[in-house]
Amino acid sequence: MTRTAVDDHVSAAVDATNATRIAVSTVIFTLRRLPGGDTPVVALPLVRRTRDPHEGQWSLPGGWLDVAEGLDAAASRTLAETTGLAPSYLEQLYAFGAVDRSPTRVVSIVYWALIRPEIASSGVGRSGADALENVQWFDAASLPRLAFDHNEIVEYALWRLRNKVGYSRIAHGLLADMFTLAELREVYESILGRRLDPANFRRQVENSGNLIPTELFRTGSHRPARLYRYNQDVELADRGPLDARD
Amino acid sequence: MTRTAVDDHVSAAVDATNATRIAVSTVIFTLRRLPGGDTPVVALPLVRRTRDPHEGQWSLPGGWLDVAEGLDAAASRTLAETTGLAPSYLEQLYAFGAVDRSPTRVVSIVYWALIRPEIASSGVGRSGADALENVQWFDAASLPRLAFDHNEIVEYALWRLRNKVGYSRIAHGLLADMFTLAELREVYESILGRRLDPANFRRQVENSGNLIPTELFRTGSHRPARLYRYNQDVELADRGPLDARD
DNA sequence: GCAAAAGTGTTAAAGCTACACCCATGT
DNA sequence: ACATGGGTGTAGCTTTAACACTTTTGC
Repeated sequence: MTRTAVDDHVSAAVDATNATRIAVSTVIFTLRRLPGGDTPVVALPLVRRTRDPHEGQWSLPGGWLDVAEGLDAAASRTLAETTGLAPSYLEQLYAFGAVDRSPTRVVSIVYWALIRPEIASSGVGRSGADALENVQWFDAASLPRLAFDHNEIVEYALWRLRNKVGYSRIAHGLLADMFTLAELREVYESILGRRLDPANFRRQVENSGNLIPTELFRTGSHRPARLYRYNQDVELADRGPLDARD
Repeated sequence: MTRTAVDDHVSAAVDATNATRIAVSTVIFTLRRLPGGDTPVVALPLVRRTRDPHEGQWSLPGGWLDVAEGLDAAASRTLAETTGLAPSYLEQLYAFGAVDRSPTRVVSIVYWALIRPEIASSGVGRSGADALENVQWFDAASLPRLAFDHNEIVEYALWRLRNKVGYSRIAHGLLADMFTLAELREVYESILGRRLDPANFRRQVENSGNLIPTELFRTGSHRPARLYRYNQDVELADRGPLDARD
C-alpha cells in the first residue's frame, strides 16, 4: 500500500518454472512554471529508494505486478500509491529486460503518463502523512543520476512525448477542460522546447477539427481570449488497434 | 530447442514472490508473390499448437523467456528456433498482460520482425526435418482464428508496420543489398496496399538522402534500371534513444 | 494613450499530386 | 516496330512559414 519504489529487489531466486519478477513503473510528466521562467518546463516525480540496491538514489515510481492484475491496472495502482493521483493520460512505453539492468533479474514494463499541472502540485502535497516525503518533482531537463537504467528510460519517454505531441492530441492531457489557444500553444512550446508562431498555430489547430470554440472568454489581462474545448469524438492519442484494449 | 509454440502453459502456479511467466513472441513479416498476384502481399509464419490450451490452432512463434536472457535475445532465439532464420529487422512491439488473455497468467513481450523474401521462402524449407512441418506461411490479410489474443496482436503489428514504413527506412529490411527503385516502390505498395506514382516516388526517395546510386543496372526486361544501395550512415528505423540498447 | 496579447490577412517558399512526355531495351 | 517499364518535366494545388497589421482589453 505504501510501497513507493520501483525495481525493489528481493534476493529470493526465481522458481524452477522460469517465472520472472515483473515491475511496473511509470514516467509521469507534467508542466511546471519555474520561479523566474518564461515558459513552463517538463517536470516529473521521482521516488527516493529506501533499500538496496541503489538505496538513497531517485527512481521512477512503480511496484511489482500482482498475479491477478493487468499491466494497465498495475500502472494505475502503483502510480496512485506514489503520487496519490489519477493521470489524465496513460500509455505503455516499453518493456525493459536486459539481464544486467539490476542485480537480480527484473523485467520492467514501463508506462508514461500525463497529469494536469494544477492538480499535480496540489496532489503530492495533499496526500499528507504517507510515505510521500520520499517523492519529489524534478525538472526533466536536469535530472540527477537515477537508480538502475531509469535515466535512459526517462530519455526515451521524453522522446516519445515530443514525438507524440506532433501527431496526436496528448497536449489535452496537460490542460483543463477549457483553455485558450495561448495556453495550448504554451504546452506545445514547453514540450518541443521552441516558440511557435501564434498566428500559424491558431490556424493549424483550428483546421485540425479537434477544437470546439465556446462562448466563454478568459479575462484578466489585455484582450480576452476565447476558451476552447476538445472535441471528444476524436481519440486522445492514436494507438491504432490498441486504443481500447488490455 | 524444438519448442515452437508461444504462450505454452504449464499448470504450475506462480510462487509466492509474485513472479510471472513471461513469453516472448514475434510477428514475422515478409512479402510473398501470390500465384496470380500483381503485387506481393504481406505474409507471416504461424505455428500450430501441439498442446492445450488452443491445441491445433495457429499461433505466433515464440517461447519462454530464460532467466539469464535479455528480451531481445529471447526474441531472436525463439524466432530462430521456429523459422531457422535471422531477421533483417527486429523491434519490440508491445507487452500484453491482460489477466484473461490465457487460462493461466502469462505476460507476453511481443516483437515484430522483417525477413527478406528470397531467404524467407528458402529458409523454412531448408531447415528440414525439425518440427517445422508445424510452421506455415499465411497471407496477413486473411488469417484464420488464432490462439489467445494473437489476432489482435497481428493487427497491431500490421498497423505499426504500415505507420513505420512512412517515416523510416524499414522497407530496406525486405530488400537485398541492391535494388531498383521499382522494387523499393513495390515494397511500399505492398505494405500500404495502394499504388504509388513512380515519378513522384522516385523524387521523394532521391531527395531523402537515404539512397546511394550505384553504377550497376538490373537488366533482363525492357530498359535497364539503376541499382541503388541504402546509405548505411542513417539508422534503419528511428527508435530515438533506444536505437542502440537493451 | 500605451503596452501587450488576441486575432486576421498576405505573400513567398516548399511540398505534394497528377499526368504528359521522352528514353532504352527485349521481343 | 512496338510494347513496356525507366526516367524527366511541369503545372496546379495544398501546406508551411514569416511577418505585417488590426482589435480589444488593463493600466
